[in-house]
Amino acid sequence: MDERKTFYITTPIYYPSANLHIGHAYCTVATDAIARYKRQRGYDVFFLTGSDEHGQKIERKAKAEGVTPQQYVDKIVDGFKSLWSLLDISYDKFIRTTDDYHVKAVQKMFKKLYDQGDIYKSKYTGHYCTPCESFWLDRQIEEAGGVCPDCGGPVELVEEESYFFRLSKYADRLIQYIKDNPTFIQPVSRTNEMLQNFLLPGLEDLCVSRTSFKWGIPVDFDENHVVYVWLDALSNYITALGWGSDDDSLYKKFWPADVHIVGKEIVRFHTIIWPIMLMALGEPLPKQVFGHGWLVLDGGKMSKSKGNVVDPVALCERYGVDAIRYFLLREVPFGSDGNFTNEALIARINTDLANDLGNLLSRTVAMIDKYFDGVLPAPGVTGDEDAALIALAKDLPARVDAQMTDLHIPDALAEIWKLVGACNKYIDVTAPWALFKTDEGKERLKTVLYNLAESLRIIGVLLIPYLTATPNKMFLQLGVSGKEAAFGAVAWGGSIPGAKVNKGEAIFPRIDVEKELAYLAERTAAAKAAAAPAAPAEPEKPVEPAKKGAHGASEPPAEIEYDDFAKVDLRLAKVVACEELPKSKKLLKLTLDVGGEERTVVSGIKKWYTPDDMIGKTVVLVANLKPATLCGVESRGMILCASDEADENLSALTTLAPMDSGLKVR
RNA sequence: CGCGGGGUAGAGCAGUUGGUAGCUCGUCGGGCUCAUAACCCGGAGGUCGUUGGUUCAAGUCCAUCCCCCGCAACCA
Repeated sequence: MDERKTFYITTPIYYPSANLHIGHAYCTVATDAIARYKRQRGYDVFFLTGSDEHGQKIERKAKAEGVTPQQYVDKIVDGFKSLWSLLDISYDKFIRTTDDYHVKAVQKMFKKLYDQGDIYKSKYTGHYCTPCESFWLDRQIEEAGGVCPDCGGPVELVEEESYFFRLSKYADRLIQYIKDNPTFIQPVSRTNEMLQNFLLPGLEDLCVSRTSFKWGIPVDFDENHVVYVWLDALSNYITALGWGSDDDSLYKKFWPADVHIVGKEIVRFHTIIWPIMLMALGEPLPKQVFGHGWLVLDGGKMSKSKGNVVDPVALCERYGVDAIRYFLLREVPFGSDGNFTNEALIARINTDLANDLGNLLSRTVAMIDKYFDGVLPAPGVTGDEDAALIALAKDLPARVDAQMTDLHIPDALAEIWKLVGACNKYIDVTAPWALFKTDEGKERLKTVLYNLAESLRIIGVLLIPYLTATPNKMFLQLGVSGKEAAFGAVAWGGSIPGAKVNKGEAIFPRIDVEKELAYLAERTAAAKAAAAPAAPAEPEKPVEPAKKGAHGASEPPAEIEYDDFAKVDLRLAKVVACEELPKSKKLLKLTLDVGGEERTVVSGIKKWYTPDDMIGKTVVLVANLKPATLCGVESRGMILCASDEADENLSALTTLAPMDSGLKVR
């Protein structure tokens, strides 16, 4: 029986509606580094990742491509696995929510919760939006002013049968748990957010089944229903260990999880719904949920619609896996967002990896080669400069550990790089090239080079969890064998004099910044050009309403007949009154005079105009637009505005000469 | 007054319990020549978003206001 301490760590299970981007890679690489770190320090680690494969979106996408949902997800999940393979992700298990054992366990869980009364069937009168194929809660419709919150269209009352999970029943216990375990939610700043936003205002019971689509785990005692996302997805963390199956030995061994690594956007589900599910099941709660930040691009969120998604495969191909792993692990601060820019990436590679580490290895090996025919000398005469360097190297494992205990990965790397920097400085102050010139200097030189090689060996050992290929490349050049490369030999003095060094290629070649940026700019432009005609190749049903296309003209719309245009009743209107809507961040309420008729129009222009800007102006009104209620105010029509793509500049349209209100625009 | 995060050198960020404002990159100057034009040292550059308050002492505590960013939403 293995007596080692266990460590169970997970990533989220990713949704295979599209290929993964650099943000997913970030999360998974970080989790991998922690898993590898714990393994190196002797823990019995179980590292889980996977895919969340059910749901309406998948069902639709598959239909659009003319394949079964299973075929659709199989293909994308293959892509997940090959990306993790490329990035050297050392997961112990990959769970798919379509896996047989998971399906069975979820059904069992659902039944158990139902039997004990924590899941109940209820009928409620729901609002259904046909174009969006979505149900909405009363509250959501109310907030939206009686229309579909998504598309703004009309909704119809439909009686929908659904199962609900009694979140409310456990809320007080969860609040107490969070208060009793201040490190449960990481970073701690999110604790307050969860309490303030969700727990303290009160939880609503959660809808956990659907009848509106089929691609899901069937509720086995009620065939019309499939299990809706939360129970299905979150439970993966225990079903992967065999919970609810015949063999739950892994579950017994590894649960509760030491940490769930998740993105900040899903902290809520992992710190509220998941713990309550476990409470209801009578199982222990995970020890910690860590919400990491995002990689943001030029300050904006990465998104497909912006066309700024960064592809991790392309990056690895160009810069190497370790360079990308290093960047991801080093650049994003603990728990907060980090910027992804080409400049930052190249800067990290050049300064940290090429200049500092790579060059240090290169010059060290070159000197051993040149001054001692490639044979690592035994230490000779010691000097004043040695103590500080050796002390730093001896302390390093503990300092790294202190950071990793708190999951401060960038800081752990920074600690390691302190030794890298100290070595470079050590070379400067000891000046080996000068020592080589005298016989007594040569005795001192032996120590200097030994200390450098030994520091590099320790650096290599400590880097093993983070960079997967680099440490071995370093060991090869340093002539370090397997035994000395193990964590057990991390203590000072492990390098064996007499080892033969192997002068080799630069482990991280320096990148020509200007050339590279020029290349990247060119490639981006090419990709954009290629993306436009290629877009229809992916026949994707526009699930998202037209709002994305509201500004700018990425694609010229199709030609229309004059009759089509004539359907739009455009009128000049004079703004007679204008006020802010107190509840709104974006909206202004305009009172318009349209040829004597008074109209109220709500317009999202608060960002650009104050009420005073608008009063007295003549604007162009779409007079026969179907009325809609915004923020509780009925808006009858919309005013025309021009804006740039980024919505930085916006102008309402008006006439060149003063004209009477009510006139037709044509 | 919806919730939360943030405003510190040109850029990106640290600043623990209040006690001389730091780090990385960039920039300028110097050193070195083992090394991947890499490495080492030094300089310049900040009234720490605003305005008040508490204190012997405030980037740090309190209050007010102004911006930015997420979430949520309402961009007709």
